[in-house]
Amino acid sequence: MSLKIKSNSHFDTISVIQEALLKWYSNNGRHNLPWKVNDIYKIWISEIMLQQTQVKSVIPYYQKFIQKYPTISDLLKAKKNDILKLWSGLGFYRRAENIFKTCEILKKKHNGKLPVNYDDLILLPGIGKTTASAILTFSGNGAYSILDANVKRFLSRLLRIENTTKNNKYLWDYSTLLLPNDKASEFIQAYMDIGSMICTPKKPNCGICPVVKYCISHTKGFLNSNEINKPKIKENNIWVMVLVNSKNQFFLESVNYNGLWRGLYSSPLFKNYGELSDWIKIHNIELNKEHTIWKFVHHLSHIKFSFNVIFYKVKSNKKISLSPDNWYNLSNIEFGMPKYQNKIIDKYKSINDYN
DNA sequence: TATTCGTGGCC
DNA sequence: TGGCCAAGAAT
Repeated sequence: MSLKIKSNSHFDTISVIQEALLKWYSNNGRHNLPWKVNDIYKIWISEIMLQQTQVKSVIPYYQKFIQKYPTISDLLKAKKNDILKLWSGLGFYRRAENIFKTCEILKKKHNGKLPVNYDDLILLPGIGKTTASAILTFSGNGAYSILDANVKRFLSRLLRIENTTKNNKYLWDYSTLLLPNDKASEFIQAYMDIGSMICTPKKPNCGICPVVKYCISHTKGFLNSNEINKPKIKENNIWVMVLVNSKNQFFLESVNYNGLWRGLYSSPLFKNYGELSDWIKIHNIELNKEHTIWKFVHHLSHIKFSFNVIFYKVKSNKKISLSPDNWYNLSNIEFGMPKYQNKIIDKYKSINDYN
């Protein structure tokens, strides 16, 4: 591999950068994050939660999770819905499913414990290269480098190459090359901290960067290469039939929307009004003056949903044919709900003086 | 390899 | 204030 860092001696430069990052981290890094503990189980949970999710958003979810499941053996007894409930609101719910799947695998193949070697760990669902490396390195089980969004941005600027997927292999090799064998745990944390605190996406704070001397972008100018490969945001309509009975119970069912919000529960969803119309006919529901409509917009990273919500109070004397098993009191729900459902419930409460 | 997974912080 | 982006992985 050819090193692009400017120096007469590449290997001297590597050790200088290593020391500069470690010293900066020692003085300025994030040392007090709640998952900075010597417990591979807690590190695992934190690393899954932190995938594509900001530290600030993760902290309360992490704390609630660890409070309910302090050890891996506690978690092994959990049901999938228990985990999804703790996850609801955090997003990317496949991660919660993967934690449950991992528990099943650990019970069958690993004596109820997380493996502490790379080859076994990366086979577990939801654990890729960066997550496996972080779990092992932070828990003191080896020295493996990472390439998360922070490191990608930091290294691509340092080397002045485009921050694109086609450079992933080069950046992975470089990330590994720069990793010191001793203090690897501190170093990968320094990697991420400098990315999130100094080498930020917009207006990087080069004035206090410990390796600004070696940064080719700082000398030759930054590449503006982040415009490529941005998936377009689709716009979709979605219809929701919100049914509430006389006991203030909500009719909820498992979400089935092309895999979106899988495993969570919500009021029945429909792709268009026709599907909703068919559904209410089948269940002998007639819309009349008892219903109200509410529209709101709910953004995902790749879809802009325009929600069309019908609130409908079900009277007990009607011939409506709805399964008696799907009515739930909001106070003791044992599964997770998508964020839009919470918005809908909040709206219902504000309309109906619900308590 | 390009998409598909949620939600909220941040400016 | 609307748009960018986040401790990525699976397919």
